[in-house]
Amino acid sequence: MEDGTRMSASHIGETTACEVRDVLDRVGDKWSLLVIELLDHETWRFSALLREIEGISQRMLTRTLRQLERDGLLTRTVHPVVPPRVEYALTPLGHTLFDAIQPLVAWSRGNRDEIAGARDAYDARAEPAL
Amino acid sequence: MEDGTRMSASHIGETTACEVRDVLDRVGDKWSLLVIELLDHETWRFSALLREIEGISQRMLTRTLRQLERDGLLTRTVHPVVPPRVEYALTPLGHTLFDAIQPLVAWSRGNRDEIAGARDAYDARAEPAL
DNA sequence: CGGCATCCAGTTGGATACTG
DNA sequence: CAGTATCCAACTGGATGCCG
Repeated sequence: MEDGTRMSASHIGETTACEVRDVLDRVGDKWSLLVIELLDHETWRFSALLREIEGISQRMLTRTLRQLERDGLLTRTVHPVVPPRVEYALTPLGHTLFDAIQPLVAWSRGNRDEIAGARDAYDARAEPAL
Repeated sequence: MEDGTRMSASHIGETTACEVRDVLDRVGDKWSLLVIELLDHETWRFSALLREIEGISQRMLTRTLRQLERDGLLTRTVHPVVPPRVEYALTPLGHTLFDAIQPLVAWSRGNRDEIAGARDAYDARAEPAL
């Protein structure tokens, strides 16, 4: 996407949202932010993450970690011992991403009730017959 | 984060990420942020949005607008004229959401190259035979 | 003009079984 | 322990056609 020959439109839309697309595709998925949050405090082993993040499957934890590693957001360190020991830690880049998300987290927390209320009101209007 | 409920590693994960889940599910999809960005400046008609957002289908524009409306992020105003005229505008809540996303947008813009580099390096390591 | 209904392809993610 | 491989269900989103 760095060749960016898209540039068409005389207008906005391309400016902001397209640039966040990559980040949103990563952070917007089901587990990434959860992993990033845990790793922001300390390093974690695979099995510890698996136990801590309730509901995640081995497969999804692996995939999530791989993608975050690929984007340079965390490091994967394999200790050649028996049994194997693999530790995951956020990179500096990963930490700054976590910081950059905090406003959105705060917004979510602060407006959760208002959103829930809006949804209820909308649904009440939409399906009065049900 | 001024809330500061900094608990130890027992059951974090529920604290932060779960609260953003709703917002991420909305904003993290393919078109919502694009719509929010356009509406942040002015009101738009349906057909204008359809023309402006290149690649979006009628179906997805409708669905995106409906969900944002349901969450109280935008208003839908139908003008009873012929031909029909429907206008969409951000609510104050919608504007604050757009503001809350800006740090993430800035982060994306500022670190795009680093991420792209990390990906290239990772891929080069992973598939040297291809 | 501003939708909605239907159909369909691609992707996401869960369950399970197996491995170095 | 830390994965990989396979299969499969659910959801997302695009294309098309119809309608008030």
